[in-house]
Amino acid sequence: MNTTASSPVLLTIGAVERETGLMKDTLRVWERRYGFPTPIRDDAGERLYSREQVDRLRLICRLMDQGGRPGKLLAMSADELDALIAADRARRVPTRLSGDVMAALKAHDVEALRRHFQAVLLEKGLKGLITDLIAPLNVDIGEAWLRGELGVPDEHFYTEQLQTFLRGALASYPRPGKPPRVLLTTLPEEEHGLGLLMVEVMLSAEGAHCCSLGPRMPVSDIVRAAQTAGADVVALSFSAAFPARQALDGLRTLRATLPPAIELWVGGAGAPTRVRGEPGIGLMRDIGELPDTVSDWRSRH
Amino acid sequence: MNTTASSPVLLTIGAVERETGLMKDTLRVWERRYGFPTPIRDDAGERLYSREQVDRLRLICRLMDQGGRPGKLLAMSADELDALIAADRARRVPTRLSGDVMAALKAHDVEALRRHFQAVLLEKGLKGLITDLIAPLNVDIGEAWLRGELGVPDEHFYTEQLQTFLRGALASYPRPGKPPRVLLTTLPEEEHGLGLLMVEVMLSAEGAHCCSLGPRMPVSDIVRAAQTAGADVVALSFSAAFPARQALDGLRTLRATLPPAIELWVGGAGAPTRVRGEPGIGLMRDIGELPDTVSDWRSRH
DNA sequence: TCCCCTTTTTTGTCCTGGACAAAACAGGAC
DNA sequence: GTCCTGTTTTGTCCAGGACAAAAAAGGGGA
Repeated sequence: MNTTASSPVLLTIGAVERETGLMKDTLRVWERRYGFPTPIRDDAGERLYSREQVDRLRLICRLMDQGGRPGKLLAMSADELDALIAADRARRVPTRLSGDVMAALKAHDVEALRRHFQAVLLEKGLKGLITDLIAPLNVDIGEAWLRGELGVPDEHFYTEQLQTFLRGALASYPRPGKPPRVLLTTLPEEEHGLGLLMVEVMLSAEGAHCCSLGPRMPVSDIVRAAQTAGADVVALSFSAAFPARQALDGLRTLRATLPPAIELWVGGAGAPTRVRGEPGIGLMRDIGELPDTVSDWRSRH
Repeated sequence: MNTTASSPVLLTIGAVERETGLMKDTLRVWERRYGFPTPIRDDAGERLYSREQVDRLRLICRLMDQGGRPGKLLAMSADELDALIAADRARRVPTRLSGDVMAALKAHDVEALRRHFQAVLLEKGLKGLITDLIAPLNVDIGEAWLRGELGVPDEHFYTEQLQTFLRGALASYPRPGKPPRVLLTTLPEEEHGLGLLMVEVMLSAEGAHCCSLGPRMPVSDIVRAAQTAGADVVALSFSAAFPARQALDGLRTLRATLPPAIELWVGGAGAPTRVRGEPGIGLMRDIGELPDTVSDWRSRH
């Protein structure tokens, strides 16, 4: 189960904001409009939310991520919500995660996971490891998480181990690489750095010169860093949760500010598909397209 | 300069919250009480903050981190603030950062930084690298950042490169290690993962079995993960910015929930010194104490 | 049928000004 | 020095109204 048990049984509105990611104003306006959640009050009249309600809020957030609308979801009874979650679970394809990986994740078995990566690495090489194992695995893990089969710690554990493995590979690469020089980062709203790391590994495997700034970089800083580092390309990664509108705005601002000679490459599940037409922005739907994009760049220069 | 230029010139209160970390309520109450900041309003009466004011807010936050109080700082003129910052800059020891490292950071020179790490690694070994170079370097970089000598991209770049180097070392370590089995993580409010990584490297160098969950882990999940992973020790890291009160509360809750047989080790600049007396919590003031702590544990088991 | 544009509905964020809890400070007693 | 206690400062919460932005629904064309 996923419920965050124990700890203080009653949470203040600030604590709920931190736990669920819903802003305080939103929680209050939901209570006013839809009659849920209905926290009790302490002596001073301040809201105190019960575990059950917070858990239910979490369910609602999960369903909203998949397109559900607050107006409907908040009017539902707990039973109806459970039914929806169950239906959603059934609708999804059963996990493709091999039993091995799943077991290793749940048991937090460092060694087993590492052996698995290593085996695939030896068989398919670094690029094959990423395109054939890691990328689909990430999708599977995301779905298993939505189904509630994996918990917070399992997912964090996976992220850590994968990061160590990929950075280990990166550290053993000969540097400096050949052109193009690529600057990697994400916009400030995007804190997921794993996609970026995968891109860095792919590019390094292509022999490109990579300079990663990690996630969460303001647009103006990206521009300055690209200039001081003498980058040929700026590569941005967007995870699925990224709001499309902000992505588009951020990209246009960046494109307008960045010297035209520097290319802008964009990828990830949350990359806005509309940029396809925009001049000077290259969109990658799949991380497997990276090698072609690099050789294309090289043939042009 | 450190100012985040370009981008929209006027920011909404939400944007300022994201940029400065000050809550919306706080910004409004400061305006009411101290008369600063004084945003202009748009047609709808919503606050719009200018770049200058946001920059000044950032200065104020910086001085508050060092013990300044809002009541004084917000009453000051821009000139007085600048004078304070300048005085503070002068009071600090001039940077001990060797010119090499500083130049490599500013130029985003991947190769130079890596060579530097590698040289120290060969000379002093992994543990020496961390205690003699990385730990003091982190302090220096933090101070250079406060003085405004390093920008956001420089610091991110350093973090990325260091992470790749350390994880590279980690990946090449023989596993599984010997006892104790250590579970590493941070509390949910702490998002800095670098200290944790340094600890993981030190422990691995001692031959211990490490299982890192990365940063931001809820207390209840820590407890469950420690049990399923069969951990002997849970190690937590706190960066300097961590609010002491929350740290103490979180630690006590965790200690109360965790089985008594599992030890709790705590370290980092933000680790609350008061836990010294608490039973079942081990405090490390310096990362160099780790090897001794491990051999102490081993002699007891 | 698909795509693009406009209108309506829904939903999230912002506003004011008052209140009060928690943290920081200051002053004393041991 | 360390502990306690009262005072000031400071951050967070409240209510209920307002409105901007996003999403859905409706309405032509191609």
